[in-house]
Amino acid sequence: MSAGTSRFTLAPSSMIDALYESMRQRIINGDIAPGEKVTEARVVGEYNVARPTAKACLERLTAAGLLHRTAHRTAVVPELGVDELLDLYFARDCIERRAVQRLAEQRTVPAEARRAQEDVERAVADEDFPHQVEADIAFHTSLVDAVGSKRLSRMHELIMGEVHLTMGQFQAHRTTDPRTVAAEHGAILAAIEAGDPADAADRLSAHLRAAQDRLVARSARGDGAPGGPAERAPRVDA
Amino acid sequence: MSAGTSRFTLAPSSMIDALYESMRQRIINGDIAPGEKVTEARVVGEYNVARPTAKACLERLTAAGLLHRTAHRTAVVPELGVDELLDLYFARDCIERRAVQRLAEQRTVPAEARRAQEDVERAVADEDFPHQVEADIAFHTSLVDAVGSKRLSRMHELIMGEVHLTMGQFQAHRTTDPRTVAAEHGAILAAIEAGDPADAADRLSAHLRAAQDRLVARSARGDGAPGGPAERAPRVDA
DNA sequence: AATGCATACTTGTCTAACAGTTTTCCCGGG
DNA sequence: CCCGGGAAAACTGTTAGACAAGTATGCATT
Repeated sequence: MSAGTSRFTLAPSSMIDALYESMRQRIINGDIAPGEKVTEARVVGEYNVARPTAKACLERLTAAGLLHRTAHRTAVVPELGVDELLDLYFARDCIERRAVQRLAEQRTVPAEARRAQEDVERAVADEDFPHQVEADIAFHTSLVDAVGSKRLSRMHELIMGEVHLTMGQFQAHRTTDPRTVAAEHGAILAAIEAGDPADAADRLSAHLRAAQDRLVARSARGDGAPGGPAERAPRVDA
Repeated sequence: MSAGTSRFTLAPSSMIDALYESMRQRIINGDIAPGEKVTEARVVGEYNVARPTAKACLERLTAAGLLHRTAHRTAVVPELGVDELLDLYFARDCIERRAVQRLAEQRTVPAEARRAQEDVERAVADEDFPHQVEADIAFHTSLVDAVGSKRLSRMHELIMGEVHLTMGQFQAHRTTDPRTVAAEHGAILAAIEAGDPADAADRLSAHLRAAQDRLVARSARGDGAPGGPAERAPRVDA
């Protein structure tokens, strides 16, 4: 949410917030698989909340891109195809590229990003994959937030839900060399510190491009989400 | 089966959609003034709907930036200060600049933009200011939509509500020379058609910059939002 | 004058219910 | 055997009323 000015994060105060957070975790962790249907009644049954509450929760998840839903139809966890993935990373690059550019102009390296990068390296050393994903997201988010633009952060947040989703799906298949990621992060921070906007932007784009290519390759291998439009997965939800 | 993008827009099907649209119009037209409180009970009374419906409507308006709200407090129409305005246009430039850049790379001039520009010119000739604002928004939106990126369009939509708000507030004070706007639009389209991404991007940025400066100047004149806690001088940043 | 308390207003959530739409599935016909 | 029609089930959209909890405001007190 709006991490605005307060330095401390506390537990969600609202019931809907709590619901949203819990459901969000379950979706991005793959606990609720892509293609699986999520009815309002199901949420009501699982959490002992009223239907309007569940409805509001699903609406938020839909707004965050973590669920797809059309009128009168059941919400489903999206399976992102290759084209969707390219679109997602195009939008992501648009925001983050501008962010690091601006940071390099001001030569401000956010302390939060430094911390997040250390977290990434620690997670890599521990081979703690969930934590690594979490720290990676935190790194990129901190870069955008450091710009200080509420709107830029909001737009970024709008997208990172889906990014997290793809990485969560990716998490099970740890085919990446994590040290590469950490090194690229370091290079981006160095370029910002050097005050070279163009270099920082290009390094960030390259970093995102690499991540995108990994995801596309995995998808093309027929591993995760089906790319074809008319491909109906024989998925039976339990 | 071809559930692609429908070519025709029809009236909102859902009650909440209708409510949202109506309230949206009233806010951006200044019918509901900045700083004015909008309680759920008020919406219930004005439209004869149930409170949850009104609540959902206010939540959507809040998500679109057309209302500000914190927990347990009444929603209010935001009065955008100078710093908010700069932030808004920074984010807007980020999106639209990338959009026209991409369009120029592909040398695709969207027919919708052409139509919108003609609409602008017609509105200018008729001195129909509401229509002019509407057409201007449509022009910029069509540029972004023409890229074909769902996420880029969504991010843009997230911001244009507030942009519309500022223009709506601006609408009453018609101090702009509208022909300039139309000319700048034409130049952008020409650059796209010429296939010059850098030129198109720069022309768009200049166009937005001009609009931003007009709004800042008006706000500095003490015309617009006076409620700002720290009245700051129009700080120009590239 | 500043502080603390009580009241009114507003929001957050719940229960129950009905209407409309989509999906499912069974059944009859080709 | 496969296909189309139609009834039933499931799900969502919306409403009504109610209670609890939080915030803001005004009054009384120190």
